[in-house]
Amino acid sequence: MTAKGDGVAGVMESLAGPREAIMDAAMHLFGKQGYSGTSMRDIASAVGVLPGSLYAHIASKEALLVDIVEDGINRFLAAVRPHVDSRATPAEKLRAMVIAHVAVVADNPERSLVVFHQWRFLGDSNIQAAIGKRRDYEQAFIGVIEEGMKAGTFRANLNRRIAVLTILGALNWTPEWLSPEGSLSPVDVGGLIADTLLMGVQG
Amino acid sequence: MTAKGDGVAGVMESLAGPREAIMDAAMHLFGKQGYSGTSMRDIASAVGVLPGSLYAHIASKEALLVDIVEDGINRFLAAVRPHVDSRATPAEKLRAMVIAHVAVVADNPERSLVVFHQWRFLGDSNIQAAIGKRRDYEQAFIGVIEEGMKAGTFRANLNRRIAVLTILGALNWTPEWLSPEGSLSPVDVGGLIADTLLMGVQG
DNA sequence: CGTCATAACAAACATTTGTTTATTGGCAAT
DNA sequence: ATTGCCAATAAACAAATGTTTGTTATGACG
Repeated sequence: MTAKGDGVAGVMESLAGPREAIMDAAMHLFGKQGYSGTSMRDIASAVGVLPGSLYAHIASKEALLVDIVEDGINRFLAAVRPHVDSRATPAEKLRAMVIAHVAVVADNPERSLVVFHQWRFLGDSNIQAAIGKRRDYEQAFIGVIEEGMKAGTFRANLNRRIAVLTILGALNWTPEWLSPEGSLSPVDVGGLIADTLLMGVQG
Repeated sequence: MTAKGDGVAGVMESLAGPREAIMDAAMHLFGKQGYSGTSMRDIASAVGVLPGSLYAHIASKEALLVDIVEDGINRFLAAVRPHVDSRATPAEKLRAMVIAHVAVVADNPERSLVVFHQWRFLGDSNIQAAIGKRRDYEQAFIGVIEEGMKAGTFRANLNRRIAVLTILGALNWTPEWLSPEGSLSPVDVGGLIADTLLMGVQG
């Protein structure tokens, strides 16, 4: 049917190209049903095309997952990095990082679900790369925590490792409930989460 | 081979019966590879039996998931409930609930992974039941939070919903990193997480 | 000792899986 | 108008999927 004209047949995703439409469909389906719970036929019918046609644009199912996960991790790293390097106080830094993280999740919760849960299905070398970037992300938070402890603004009896895992746990769980249509803006939500994590539930 | 004597052929899980050995194998595999990423042949070979033999003990693959998820949720509810009804202060209650939750996770992180992530693959009616119990669990935490706010020991400007989602997020993420062989005991880990959530990162 | 139930095996089933092939059709450039 | 190219179709592939079948062997019980 249509060749390279303007878009893709069935659904008209209003995305740049057919490759982007496929990636977008795969992202949503991987997020909802998981990687192995999603068939190439699922993706094809979401795009509005026959299964075999996908292979004019992508190499394999796993290549699709690789692209989604790598791009997703990079978004989190890119959103947080500027605040790590800023000249703000540790508390301000942490607050900004939390808000930035929530903003990335809110931009597309399903992509975040893929990033956080489907990386297990990557091949050996890609899985190692993903784990490495993940560690970089954790390290950014650990650095700010240590900075705050040295500066004396964070509790001295804080367990760095547990604190970071608690923070990242709260953040990594947000795609499970955060909805772009919620009454609170992503920035508001991020701010409230930051409040809870910085000051705790008690005063 | 063996009929009903004492155990299961290949692996000798030292579990009560063959049905328990199957459930245990399925739990670990569902946790590691996901429900749809795990085949009945995977489960069979983990138990040390041929695929068809499983159906002498279970009705279907989904029945396996139903049992694991329901039993898992019940463990969390049972662990937390006594502390909700106790006569302690809200802060003490919350701390005890966090520790209890972590203890359940530590007892078997893979089961928790199944409970938190694989319930999506349940059939319509079972999914509804699981969501209901999940809501009960959230409600237990919301209740304690409100109690603490009324008593004045928790911050007055706390956003209940966000606070609970932050707490449960931190808790629900623990199976991702908590290891039974870690240097800290589950109670210690739970206590430190409770510290972080109650007092925050700052004093 | 023979009988019965239980659960294992071996083999097959119909579908679904990811992917490949040969062919067709439409757009842009010549 | 014709050529060339890209991407779509239709159809098929081998492998893997959940499950069912018929049969056999084991241990407990009369």
